[in-house]
Amino acid sequence: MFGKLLISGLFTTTMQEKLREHFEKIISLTDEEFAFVLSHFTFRKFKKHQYLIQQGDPVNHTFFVVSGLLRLSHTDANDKEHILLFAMEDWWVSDDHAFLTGTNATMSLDCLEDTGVFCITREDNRKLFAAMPKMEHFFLKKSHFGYIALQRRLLALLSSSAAERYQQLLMQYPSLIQRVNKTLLAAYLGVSRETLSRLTS
Amino acid sequence: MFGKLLISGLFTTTMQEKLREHFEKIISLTDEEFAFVLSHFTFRKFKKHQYLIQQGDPVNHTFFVVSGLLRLSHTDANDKEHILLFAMEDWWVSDDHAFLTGTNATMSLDCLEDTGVFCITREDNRKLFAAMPKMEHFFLKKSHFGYIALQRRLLALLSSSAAERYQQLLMQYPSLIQRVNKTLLAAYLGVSRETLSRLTS
DNA sequence: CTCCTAGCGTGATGTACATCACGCCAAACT
DNA sequence: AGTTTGGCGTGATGTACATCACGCTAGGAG
Repeated sequence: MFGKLLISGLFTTTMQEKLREHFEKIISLTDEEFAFVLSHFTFRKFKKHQYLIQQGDPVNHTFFVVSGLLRLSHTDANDKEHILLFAMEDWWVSDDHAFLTGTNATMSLDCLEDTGVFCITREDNRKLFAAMPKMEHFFLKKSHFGYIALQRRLLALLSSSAAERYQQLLMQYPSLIQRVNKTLLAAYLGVSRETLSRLTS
Repeated sequence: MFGKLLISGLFTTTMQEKLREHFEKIISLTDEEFAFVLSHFTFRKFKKHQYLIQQGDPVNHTFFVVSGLLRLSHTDANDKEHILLFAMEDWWVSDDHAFLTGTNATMSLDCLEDTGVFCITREDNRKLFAAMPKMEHFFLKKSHFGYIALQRRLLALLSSSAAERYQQLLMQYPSLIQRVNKTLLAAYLGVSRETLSRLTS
């Protein structure tokens, strides 16, 4: 009993503080407001290899990553997997299109490491945004940054060779190279594993 | 004198109504609010081939397209041009990264047709958003849609052949094919003009 | 200890593109 | 009318990649 209290108490406190810090980078919240926000979320832990979203299924949640590493990917008709993004701490992620429109997922979201996320349902999300516009502001701001980052990536894909894109990735996310294997990096860069291997050796 | 009054009167009224309609698809505005919003913008007309943003220059405005067609593009180190997007009526466009951070443009924005835009400076934009959060909401919402669209394009670039991407483009923006020549379409699709020509013939 | 699998490198071959070069045509310019 | 220019198609050739096939190594599971 004591152990349970201690551990879960410590744990949620840390998680909550992290979440709040992330929010407060963009908006400010009173204690009451933060408690209200929190009441819309559930915290969940997922193990490496677990799926948060499966391609083809309905998408009822969007996720805020507290720790760990997720992969948002699409498997095409030829069974080739393409990685849209790696979602790390402080990322807000889902299959946005499916979540927004209520259609089925065209992407999968799964764990490359054990991962902790705050989850919110479409309905709670709607309620939260209606009650607290600044939370929607926070969310949209994040998405705006994502848009800018995505433009850069698109440009890289259009104008750079595989070797150049790899170099750019090294610069921008040096930590990624430690955390994910080269097969995944290749799927992100849009080249085959073999080609990436030849580039690096 | 009569002619001037008539023409310019008609013109701005039409433009303004268009602008307001676009806003009201996402937010609602009173007449007073709309007038206040308008006071932050200037309306400008540009001729085909004119530049609104030149790669390398500071970016002090963001633009709302009322009519016409713009191209947002990047010219790489090998003098090859890549098109990030064609901005049509109802699009909000700029070099977002440069506009947001105050750095110089890494992209150019120019007219493929005679074009009418509402312009807003960084400073007026800041003031407007501060005074009317729902305008920021409108803007960020637009950007969120843009983000979703961009994800789809990234996926197409990663997983589809040039021929497939051309077909998808035909589906999604049939009107574009009438309005822009094949050299530009090729630059958008990320293939050479010759390859695109072979695909279509 | 042995087997099995995941991760990685590497050779041989195939292919979807880019590049270069050219010619045709229609519209615009003088 | 003659010349120029922009848009487009097309052949020949080059190349950056994908694909297939294989072998090596290290860590985990029986």
